[in-house]
Amino acid sequence: MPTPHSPNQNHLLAALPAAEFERLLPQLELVPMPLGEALYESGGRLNHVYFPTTSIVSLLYVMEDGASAEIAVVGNEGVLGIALFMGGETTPSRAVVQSAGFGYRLKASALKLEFSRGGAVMHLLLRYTQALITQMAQTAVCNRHHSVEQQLCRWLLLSLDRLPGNELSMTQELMANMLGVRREGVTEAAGKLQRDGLIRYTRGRITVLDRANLEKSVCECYAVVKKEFDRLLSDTPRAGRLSNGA
Amino acid sequence: MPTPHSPNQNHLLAALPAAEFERLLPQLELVPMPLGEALYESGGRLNHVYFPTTSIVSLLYVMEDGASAEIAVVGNEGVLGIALFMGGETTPSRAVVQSAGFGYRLKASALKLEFSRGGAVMHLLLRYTQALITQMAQTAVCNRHHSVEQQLCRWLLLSLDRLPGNELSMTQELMANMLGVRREGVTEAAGKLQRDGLIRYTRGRITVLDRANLEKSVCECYAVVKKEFDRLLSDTPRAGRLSNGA
DNA sequence: CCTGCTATGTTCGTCACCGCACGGCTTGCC
DNA sequence: GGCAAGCCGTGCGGTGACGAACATAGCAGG
Repeated sequence: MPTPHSPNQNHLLAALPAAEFERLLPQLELVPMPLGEALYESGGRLNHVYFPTTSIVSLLYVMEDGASAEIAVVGNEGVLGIALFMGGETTPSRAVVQSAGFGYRLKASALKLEFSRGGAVMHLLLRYTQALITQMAQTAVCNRHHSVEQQLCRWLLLSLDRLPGNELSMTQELMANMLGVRREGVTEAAGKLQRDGLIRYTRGRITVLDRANLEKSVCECYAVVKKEFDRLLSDTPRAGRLSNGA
Repeated sequence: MPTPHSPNQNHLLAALPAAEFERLLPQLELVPMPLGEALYESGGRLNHVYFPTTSIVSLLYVMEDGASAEIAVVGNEGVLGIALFMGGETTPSRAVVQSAGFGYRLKASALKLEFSRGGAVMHLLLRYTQALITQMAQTAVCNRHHSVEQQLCRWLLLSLDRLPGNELSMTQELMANMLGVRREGVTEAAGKLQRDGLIRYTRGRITVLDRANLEKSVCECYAVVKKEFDRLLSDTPRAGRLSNGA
């Protein structure tokens, strides 16, 4: 079946009141988001904000020596380019497509105009930003205290929540870059999860077989973030919360 | 000399245009902020926002097993309680006074009213929030990739930037809690810095002797955060940037 | 079928940090 | 002066992750 694209696939857009949604609709532009594309570079100009629908994007920071670490992940629950309405215009991190798909984009000027009206769009974007802050904070905590295996579980679940189905297309090498660990570390952790029957994977495709037990293996960080997203973004006019949840 | 307290000691307040400042001034309440006081608990209600002047406050997350990690540090350059104007009302982290001093507080309702006017206060608070986001993101990266010694340097410099003088009152035990590492790890790192003549310390008092070389020992994370704070908060009407800078 | 490439699996030595235990030192208090 | 408490130094063994090197396995194209 060919998925019919719709801005409503993005939960933020879907949560807008009808009036605001109608106003933005003609300005939304459907764009493909291929694997590896960099929507923003560190310190670079932001010309659009992006509302992913079927793709996932990682915010990651690349250090001087080339090592990297993921700061947060954004999918159909959110938006990329918060620096535009926060007033900073840019950020020191990159935004890289981690799972290919589509999204809608909006010109920076159009977003700023709508944000400045101070209505539902502004409040929704600010609440989303707070949820994103929680995700970043929890990433910091998780990086400090938890094992590679726990972090891999967290990452898998966060990604899965933002995609349809129970499969994702991703090599261990890329996952290692996201998590900021060695590729071998991912191999070992993923191997263990596979032996325990929680996931199955082959050359760049990962299938989650037993989500319930995956949620038992993950550290508390996942639940904290998920709960906060639900809390901040559930009571919204036209639509619902994060899907695929437990 | 008895320091005369003034709201202008807080850079955010100092950066407000005269009209907004005058409007808030009568509602600002000077409060002492003793060491260890929790301004907010995780998930708790926020009745005020706090503008530190001579104190430093840590945002930290405490895990189920009691382990903790600092997410960000807020001093006279910022404000505590961003969840109020972001719309979430609360956050999953705690705010604990890390260095005793004073600050001004403002009733939640007063802040929200002023924020909703959409003027300079709103824009300033949003830009500050973006700077805070950068600090959190960089903390995540630093936790992933850098040594205890580097992180200690970062922490010392961040704290020093937010205090007058070159001294801070802090035991190694507390620093370990902030950084989310063992106390012994701090002992070792601090011992090395002392042997190298960068700092001197005795039972809960740390003096920075050679700031220039301390900045050479720190990882890139410090500079990234500092630069971003300066960029986002320097072009302000009535006053300046982070002090004590390099 | 062979070749080359990419993804995954495995091993080995090293190191930073952990958890624990204990010992010494300063400071303040009785 | 003597004592207790808090702060700091140090020395174990254990371990999780690192860095590097190398071995296999699926896949694509000629």
